[in-house]
Amino acid sequence: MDVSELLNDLNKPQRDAVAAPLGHARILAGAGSGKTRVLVHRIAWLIQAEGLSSANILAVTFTNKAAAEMRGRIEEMLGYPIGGMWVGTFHGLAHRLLRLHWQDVNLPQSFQILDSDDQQRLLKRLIRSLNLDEAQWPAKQAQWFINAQKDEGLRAANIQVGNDPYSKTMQQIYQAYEQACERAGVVDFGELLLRCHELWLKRTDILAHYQQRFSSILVDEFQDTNTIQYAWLRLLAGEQGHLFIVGDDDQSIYGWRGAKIENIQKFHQDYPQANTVRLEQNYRSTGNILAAANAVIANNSERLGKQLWTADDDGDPVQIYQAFNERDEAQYLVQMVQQWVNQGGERSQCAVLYRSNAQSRVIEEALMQAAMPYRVYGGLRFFERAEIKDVLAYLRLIANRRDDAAFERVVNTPTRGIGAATLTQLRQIARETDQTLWQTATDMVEQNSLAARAANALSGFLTLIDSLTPIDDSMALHELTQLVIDESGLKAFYSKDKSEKGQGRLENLDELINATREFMRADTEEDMPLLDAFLAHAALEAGEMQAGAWQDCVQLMTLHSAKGLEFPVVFMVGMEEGLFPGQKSAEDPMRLAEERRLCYVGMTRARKTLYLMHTESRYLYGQEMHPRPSRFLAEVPVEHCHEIRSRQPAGHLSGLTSRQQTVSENGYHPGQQVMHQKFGPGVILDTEGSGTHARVQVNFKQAGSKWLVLAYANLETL
DNA sequence: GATCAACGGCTTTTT
DNA sequence: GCCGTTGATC
Repeated sequence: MDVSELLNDLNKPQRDAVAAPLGHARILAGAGSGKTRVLVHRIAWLIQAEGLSSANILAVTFTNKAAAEMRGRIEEMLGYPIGGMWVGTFHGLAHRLLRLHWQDVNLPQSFQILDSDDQQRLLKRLIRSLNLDEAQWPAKQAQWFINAQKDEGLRAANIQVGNDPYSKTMQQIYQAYEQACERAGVVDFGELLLRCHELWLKRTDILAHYQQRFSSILVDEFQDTNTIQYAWLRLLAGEQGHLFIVGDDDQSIYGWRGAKIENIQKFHQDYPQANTVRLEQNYRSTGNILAAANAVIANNSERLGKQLWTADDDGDPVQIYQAFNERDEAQYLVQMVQQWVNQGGERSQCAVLYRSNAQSRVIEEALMQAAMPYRVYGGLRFFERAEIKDVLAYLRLIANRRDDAAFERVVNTPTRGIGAATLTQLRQIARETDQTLWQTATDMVEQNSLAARAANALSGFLTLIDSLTPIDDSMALHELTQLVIDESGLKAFYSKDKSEKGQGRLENLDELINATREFMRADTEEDMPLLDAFLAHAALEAGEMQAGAWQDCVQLMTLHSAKGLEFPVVFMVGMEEGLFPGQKSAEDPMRLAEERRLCYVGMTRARKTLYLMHTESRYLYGQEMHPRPSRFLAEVPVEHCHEIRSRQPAGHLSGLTSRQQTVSENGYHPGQQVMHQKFGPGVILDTEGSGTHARVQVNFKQAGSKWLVLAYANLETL
């Protein structure tokens, strides 16, 4: 094969990166500069030009989605499956290593993974059992503390507390948490990496084995690595391995969860011989959008420095829209999407990006009002739903009786007469004897140390779990799941709830059975019990599992979740001081810089048209604010933008007018003649509610009777 | 054990 | 202003 083909359709810097000599390399890849392409080509290059075996390569990403995409594109390029290559997330790869070496890291073979919610529940119980005031020591804060320590590679014993009562207590909680996890044989996300790192430090023979095997390590989104992840990489690379890291310091937006933007500079110090290649040609956005984004990010100091450019046309100027209030903002956005659609565009090519999830509501209302399909990204994922986690907890307990978190979750779910008093006693004895809840419960039942009723209930639960546990692997996973759902009483429990919510839960349970039926163990997990593999999958890939047909929908998401995506039309809403950047971020230069990078990420998502929107008035947390336009707007050079102010059609959109309407009981009464722009003349039949939710029922001559939300209807009185 | 009122919190998210 | 959690009550 002629390897030069691999370089044919690449630009000069891309070629330099792909064909870099074997050794360390640092690729600074601007937004839309073909980053994934370079990674994929580099891997092909390593195999075809450098003669590496795919088994010598390890590629790390942050999300499962990115890992799956990379694997797919490599296989497509090479034309054959790359079984021996390790491609995965940091957590996925660490998990794989721990499964292989469970004995060396002191874990039960069936160890389970605690997700964020499990972790928080466990901490809550521990804080209670330590007799600490829950109001003063919220589980959430302890969780944050512990995860931050683990991200730094620190165990409870390694923390310098000094005389500070805060860290002292936190350390105490951390310590109790470590013990609880140990006893239950569970690990949290941070633990996967930490434990793996410790394994390598302790067992140099094991480390040497992997160092020898993975001579080439490629890392995506390197600017998002935290301390332990970088340490993990350096350890694995050792003296001989080659690190090929790709990142963009301007797109580092996860500092608040431990990502160390400075790792990208540190890399340069740690590996001074590494080549640095800058990918600055952008293949995504028009000239105006790029110039605007460049100008904004230029206000950050301490950048490694990149100047994106495009061979593309200038395109339209960036549209800056000043609205009266958030409803006007939403309405204008809807109009612009409509315009795009009328010109032959698709709704799914339009994305609405906001700083915080709470902002989606007003937009959703406006979209609904216009009967425009949309999809909101983010929110609860499938495997994180309560009813799903209930079933998973049963399965976890079946797989591993030591799993206290799972025990706690389902021992009385659905209620089976095991009361708070029994549980308190159970927990206390378990703590005193340093045993698992399961073991303690078994002992208590055997020793008859409980009142008859409680003993019956508890023993019923223990028998239930035992009876659900398959004796051999003749039972399919979905049959087991079905059995658990039926026999546990969860099905009956949720069936009682006739509300829409309850019905949805039942459907989710069916969906879970489907998921188990379709679940395929990865080749690498062949020697792992199917149930364990499935549970790990559920924890590590909580999954979007977005049901629903793939309609042509407007895409709504936070700026954070837009990273890595691109859309022809992008609306960035709520560009106001106090919101974006947020109040707290504005006061701290480091955080402000991160907000600015977030702005840069948002702007560079747009291919053709970018709308930056802000309002003069906005309801936030039940209060009306009059925010200043975001400083980021002022950083967009005038020559690249076009400002639009909301015209004031019939005065119905301004905050002032809608308040007047509210005060005067909306000003409508049955029998009144009104005129609607689309539906024509009609007569008011009824009115309902007040304020922004006020609605009127109108009988239109042509369109018949309709309920309309006053705030949107734009009715004229006749 | 279920139901309801009072209370507090409130960027951003993956694994 | 909304939502989830908690505590009191029947």
